Amino acid sequence: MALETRSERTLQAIRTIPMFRGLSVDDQSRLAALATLRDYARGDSLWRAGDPAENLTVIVRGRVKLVGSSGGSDVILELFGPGEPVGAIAVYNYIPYPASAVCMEPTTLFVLPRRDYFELLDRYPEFARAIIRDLTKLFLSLTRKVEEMRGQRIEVRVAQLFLNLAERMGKPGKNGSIEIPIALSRQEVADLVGTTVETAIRVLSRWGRDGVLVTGDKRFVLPSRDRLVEIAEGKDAR
Amino acid sequence: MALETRSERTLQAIRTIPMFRGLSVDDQSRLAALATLRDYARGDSLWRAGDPAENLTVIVRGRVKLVGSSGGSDVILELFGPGEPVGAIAVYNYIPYPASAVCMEPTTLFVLPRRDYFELLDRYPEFARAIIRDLTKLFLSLTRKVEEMRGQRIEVRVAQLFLNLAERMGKPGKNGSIEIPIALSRQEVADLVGTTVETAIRVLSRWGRDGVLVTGDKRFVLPSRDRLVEIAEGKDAR
DNA sequence: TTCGTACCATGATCGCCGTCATATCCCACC
DNA sequence: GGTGGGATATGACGGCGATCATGGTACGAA
Repeated sequence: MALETRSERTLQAIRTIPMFRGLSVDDQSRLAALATLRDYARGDSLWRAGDPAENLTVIVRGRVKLVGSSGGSDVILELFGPGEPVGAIAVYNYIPYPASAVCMEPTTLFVLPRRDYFELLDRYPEFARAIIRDLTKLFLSLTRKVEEMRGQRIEVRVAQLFLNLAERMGKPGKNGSIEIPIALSRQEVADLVGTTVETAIRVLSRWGRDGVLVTGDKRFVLPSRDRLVEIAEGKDAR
Repeated sequence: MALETRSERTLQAIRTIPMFRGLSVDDQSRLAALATLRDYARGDSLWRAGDPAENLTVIVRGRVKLVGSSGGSDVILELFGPGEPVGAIAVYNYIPYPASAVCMEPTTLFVLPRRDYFELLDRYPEFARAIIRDLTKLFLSLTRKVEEMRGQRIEVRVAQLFLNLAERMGKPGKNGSIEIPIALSRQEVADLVGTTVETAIRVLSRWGRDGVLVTGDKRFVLPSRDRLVEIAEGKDAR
């Protein structure tokens, strides 16, 4: 494991990415020769809104947030994890990135130049399908986000956020609890639901005291999913 | 509620739709034989959230709103006009419609069964490109909507809404004013920015008195775009 | 150690806007 | 003419959450 040439490591990364599963072994090798891996640290910017989209980027390791900005303050549009393409729409249409992308953890990216990406699309129609499916998921999640943003007390929105996270990356913990292994600062929670740090802190502090959602080390623990569901549905008989 | 007509009228409709421009005359005729036109009245539902997506639908005449619902109240996700496909993502992936679609005016739709749609996609790669481009536009507008929803005083959001509308469908009026020829009730304005009727009414009433934005018969008149821009940027030194 | 910085926490204040109530206008319909 | 429903308009009231301020904790750098 210690000594690897660059493209061998790339090849291994390719095998871990679902959207490349359908490729022949030959094509996987060829792809490895064309693409590169890049490592980023927490807080690094992959790109900023307005930059030209010259590469297809897929996450091999780590997490990336897509950040839009509206007059000074930020909104997190979506979170991406390993195996997911980031900013594929912009590359596909060769338009400037509509939002910035920032690493939330040490991250490794698979990077493929635009022209090679299109060649791949031509050779593998099902590959194109996989891309479209990812875009669809993204689109649906944005749709839901708009619906949730609507009015709703912000405590409800935070509850929806964590239910969503629990579903996407939750693992069973002790005594029937759910572990959400992701490092999210209060600020990031605020940006995800569209509120301020202070308000996010107030909600999470109270939940911590009440045992609804406990903040751990680089993770959250959800003792009872049902309590959150109640809050999310507004049946909060305060 | 839906009247179907025969293929001559259909053929004429096809010629008016930009995404079919690239088709050969032959294929246009064949398409006309496969598709149908349907007429709807104001308030008719094209489909409801959860319905299966069995047809590609493109607007020939009229306007359609895409409505998501979050716990009782509605949010308008997007407005569509002539030449634009509605719900294309759902058809493409054959997933249930994520939101309802409702006519805002008397509307004529071009309707093509799913299987014929895919056949078309296979024959015309550039046609697929056109579809993707439309989806991208939609995606970008949703992105912006999420950013706008963020906090922002609602007067600012209404201003952004009408600037957006002015850009998309504004026509020059008298004395350098801009006309926005669309019939939007106060309720619909409220659903578009995510607020209540009363608040929307208060904003529009005040703007009417101040001459910022005047409500006319089935249209809005914007005497000075700059005044709106000032409000939208929060530089409202009231 | 002492800074500096980032993050978390909590209180006080205030204004926007959601909610409820009422009134007017207009148009369809009987 | 009367009636009823929908859209528009306006006022009163109260709460949620933004804003400002202050302080505590952890951690790395000088």
